[in-house]
Amino acid sequence: MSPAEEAGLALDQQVCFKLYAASRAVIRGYKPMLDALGLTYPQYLAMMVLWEWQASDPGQPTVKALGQRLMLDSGTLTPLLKRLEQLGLVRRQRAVRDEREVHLGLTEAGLALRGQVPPVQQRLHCMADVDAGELIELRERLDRLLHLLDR
Amino acid sequence: MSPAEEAGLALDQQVCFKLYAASRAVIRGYKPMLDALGLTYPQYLAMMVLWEWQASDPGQPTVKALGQRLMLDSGTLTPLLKRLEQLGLVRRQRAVRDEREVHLGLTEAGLALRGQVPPVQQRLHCMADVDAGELIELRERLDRLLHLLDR
DNA sequence: ATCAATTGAATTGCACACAATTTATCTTGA
DNA sequence: TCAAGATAAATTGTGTGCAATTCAATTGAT
Repeated sequence: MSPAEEAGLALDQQVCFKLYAASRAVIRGYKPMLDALGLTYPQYLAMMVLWEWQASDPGQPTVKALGQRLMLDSGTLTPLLKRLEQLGLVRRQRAVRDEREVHLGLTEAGLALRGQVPPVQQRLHCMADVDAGELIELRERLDRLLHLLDR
Repeated sequence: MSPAEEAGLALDQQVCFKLYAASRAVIRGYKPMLDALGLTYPQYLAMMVLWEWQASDPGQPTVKALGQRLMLDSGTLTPLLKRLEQLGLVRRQRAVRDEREVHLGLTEAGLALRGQVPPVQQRLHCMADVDAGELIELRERLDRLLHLLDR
């Protein structure tokens, strides 16, 4: 490595570490709200997708579809979804047409939980302090990075 | 929640999810290099701190100091450091002066491993494709977000 | 039609993260 | 000085992430 690189942490390392640290910090920030809902952050993300799906798409998503959305595989999702099922929020059922697939649906309680999610201002308190333009910029930069990394 | 927010995922949710997804994507990107080194990403971060410490600071960092640097607690670090010790890369020793502290040092192999880390271009291949200015911008935005979240 | 290849979930095993508790040690103040 | 509080690691328990494997169901090429 060049001496210039090795003087300290190189730029890529700094960005990667800060990404990792910021991701965990955000999840910590959501914790109080999520505790009130009785969900973990990944479980909350799964519920978000199911709430959205309910509203827009016809039919129910499969584990695979959810996995593509969240970029998580069945090794992570299967136990997570079983916990949501245990909580009485989600229904998992094998498709009749193709018995390899498992379709995901919301129970009454799962649907009702959506109403318990507080408005943005109370979700990640400090996010409200961040300028909206700044957030949009950050989102776009993350998008470009994600796009590059997915190859 | 307002209808405008609920039309889709609100901005904060998008940013938080993308942060979470990008962090995991970056770690995936590092995987081939880390497999060659025989390290996981968090283990690599710990080694980076120890390599840097060696070069700049006098004395050895404690588990606490490492934890503050990486924003990780002993519940995560103790088993991770024991694995690095098993690999023969790190030495853990109770301080004589204060027996509550555990000081961390590098073994010969631990020091030598630094030479095995490939240059930036081969670390996260696609990072080289990203404009340096873009990376600096991203780092600064993550810094500001981290600063806001740490309160 | 059939069998090899593919696919979707589930399972297994390992390594984080982190809250909560425990243990040992140190510090401090009456 | 010595008991109360603070501190540093370790431990315990739960829930991810993800690679690798397994298993059942489906598809496709001959």
